[in-house]
Amino acid sequence: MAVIRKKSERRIQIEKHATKLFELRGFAATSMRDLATEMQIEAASLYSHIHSKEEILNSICFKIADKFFNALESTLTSDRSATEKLETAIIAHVKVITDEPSEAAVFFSEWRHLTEPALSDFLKMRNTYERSFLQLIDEGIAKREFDILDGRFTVRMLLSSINWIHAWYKPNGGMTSEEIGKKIADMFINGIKMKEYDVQVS
Amino acid sequence: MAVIRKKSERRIQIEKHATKLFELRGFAATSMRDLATEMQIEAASLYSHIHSKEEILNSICFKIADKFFNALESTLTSDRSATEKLETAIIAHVKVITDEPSEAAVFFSEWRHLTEPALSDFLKMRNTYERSFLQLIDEGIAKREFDILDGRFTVRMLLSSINWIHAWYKPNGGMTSEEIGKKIADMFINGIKMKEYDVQVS
DNA sequence: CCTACCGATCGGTAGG
DNA sequence: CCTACCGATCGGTAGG
Repeated sequence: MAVIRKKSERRIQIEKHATKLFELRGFAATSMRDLATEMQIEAASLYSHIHSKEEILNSICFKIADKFFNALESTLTSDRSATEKLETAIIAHVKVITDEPSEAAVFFSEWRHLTEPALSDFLKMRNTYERSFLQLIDEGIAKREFDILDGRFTVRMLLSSINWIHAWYKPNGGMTSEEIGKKIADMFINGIKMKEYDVQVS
Repeated sequence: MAVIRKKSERRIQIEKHATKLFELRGFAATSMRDLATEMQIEAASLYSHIHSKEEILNSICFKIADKFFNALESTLTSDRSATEKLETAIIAHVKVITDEPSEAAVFFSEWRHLTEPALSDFLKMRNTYERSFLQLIDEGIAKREFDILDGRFTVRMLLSSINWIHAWYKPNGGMTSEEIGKKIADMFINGIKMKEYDVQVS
């Protein structure tokens, strides 16, 4: 699915500037001339490094999708409790967003401008990813760590609250990525965990 | 701020179709010809009823902003506990979204295509609205109903998780608006409320 | 990486 | 509400 291809330095710069513009104005409202101006070259010159405007969006979206998968993978295989695994997964997910908030903004808001077959690939990946979180939560329900009935609903709430971080997160804003992840995980897990468990522990 | 002007039947239809297209493709990627085709008239004919493409976006965004304010207003003035007020406010907020998920989608995703002075007005309103929620949460902290330190962080998590409902909510999907609102409020308030309080009640 | 340029499409207007 | 049309801008190509 992911084509391995060495990216030139210039290509990386194009994606970096495009990420900022797509975040600011959106993919459709950003023209190749806007991007070229930002890079201080002519619009036609961009096409020495890329094939189309959409190819840039493609690269950005799948690059960050890979990051999410890599972040999640290491947390799923451990043999700790569902509560601990979920906490680790949340922290890892948050870190991907706070490390690159602009990329994350494009990923979450502009993916719908992908065209086939990239669009279907993207949706398939997103689905797989969300299902991993769902399995983590269902595991917690089965082990009686979490006191909830509807795992699907819960995972939607969780991911929604996390995935909007890019909109307000400011690096050097007083909270580290780790702190934000810990805080979200605490609040969220507190909201779903068994009360008897709660009382036993405290 | 809100100009009162009686809208013609045709104007209302234009906004309805525009809402659907803006939700589906985004404001920038929707052309007036797309909209005209959808309405089975010529693009030029639209301009008998509207002045510009952006005016449509304006109407949609401020119409739903009014709905949010009206929904919140009635809950703030009561003399119940902060917990109860917050629950009522969450349910009312969710209802605005589930009543018109397409409008909500445009409101949350396309507002950035507003231009001045509408953009500043919009951001001011959104800020005021979020501050009302913050005050509700701060009140709960002051009354020792909620066990959290950072109200600003908490309100962001709350609104993020709610405001993405439009992306997955299906009318006739098994859950009523009231049930969704109750569920979110439960999970969320459970996650922030005082533990001693929790134990006392149960 | 540039100059020069393409056909298509954009939001919008004139005039009926 | 339509026909006819505007200048501007779009993504992208040819050729160097």
